[in-house]
Amino acid sequence: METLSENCVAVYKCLCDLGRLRILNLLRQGPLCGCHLQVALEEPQPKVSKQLAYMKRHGLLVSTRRTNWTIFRLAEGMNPLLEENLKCLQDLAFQDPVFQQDLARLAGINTDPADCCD
Amino acid sequence: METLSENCVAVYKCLCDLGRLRILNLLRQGPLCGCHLQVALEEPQPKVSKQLAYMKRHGLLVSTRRTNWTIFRLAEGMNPLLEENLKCLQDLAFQDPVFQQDLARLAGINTDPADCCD
DNA sequence: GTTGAATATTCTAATGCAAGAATATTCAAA
DNA sequence: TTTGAATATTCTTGCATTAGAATATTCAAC
Repeated sequence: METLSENCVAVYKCLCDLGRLRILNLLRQGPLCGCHLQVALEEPQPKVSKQLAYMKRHGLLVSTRRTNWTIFRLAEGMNPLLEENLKCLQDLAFQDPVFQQDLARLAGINTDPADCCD
Repeated sequence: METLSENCVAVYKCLCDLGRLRILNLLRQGPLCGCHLQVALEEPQPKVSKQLAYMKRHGLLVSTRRTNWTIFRLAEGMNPLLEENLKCLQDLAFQDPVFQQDLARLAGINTDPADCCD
């Protein structure tokens, strides 16, 4: 079993990488499949996949498999610490072009998981 | 110059280690010299010194030299992200015995920097 | 069955810390 | 000028993580 402070450290380990922050920023909007994330981030597929796996391993994300696609979402009942930092991330997204561009690219594609992925 | 998101990543890098969290928890109480930190944490001196240097290097702490002693304090005008997480740390300190014990040991020593260090 | 899209994993090399032991530096006081 | 306390640095070793390239897996559709 993991202590509370160990859990917080795990959250911070996930947050201390720009690539992972960019993913969390997109998932704040709602669940997304891997290929949409990859397109919005303009990053190579193995890189995104490994960042997602890292955050799943640390309990920040969960995923569900829909035949060929994997839908990622923020874990339910998050550590309050994570919730607070996702709010901070929202503020950050308003001020940093990297996050804005990710959101803009995401808005440009059809991200309804119901008809993933054309 | 450092972008805003890089600055946030630097903050998270500092927060993702339990030893550094314990130091920040103590410095929330006010400035402290290295030897008091070392006593309150019950950790070897080089370890504490390196953790302090790490956080100085990332802009979270500043230090002033008073002859033989170095007084560490939280940096002024902190990143709002850091301020928010120090609040979270306060909540965490109520719930995790590690932080409580640090505070208890700190309370047991005279920490007035004016008569450092007897 | 074969193809192709989506995703995951493996391998390698490089990096960044981390701990611990030892040593260096600084400076007041004896 | 030597001593000792406080602090910083260096060195080594090991671990965790990262990127990139390549490959493997899964599964629907043809």
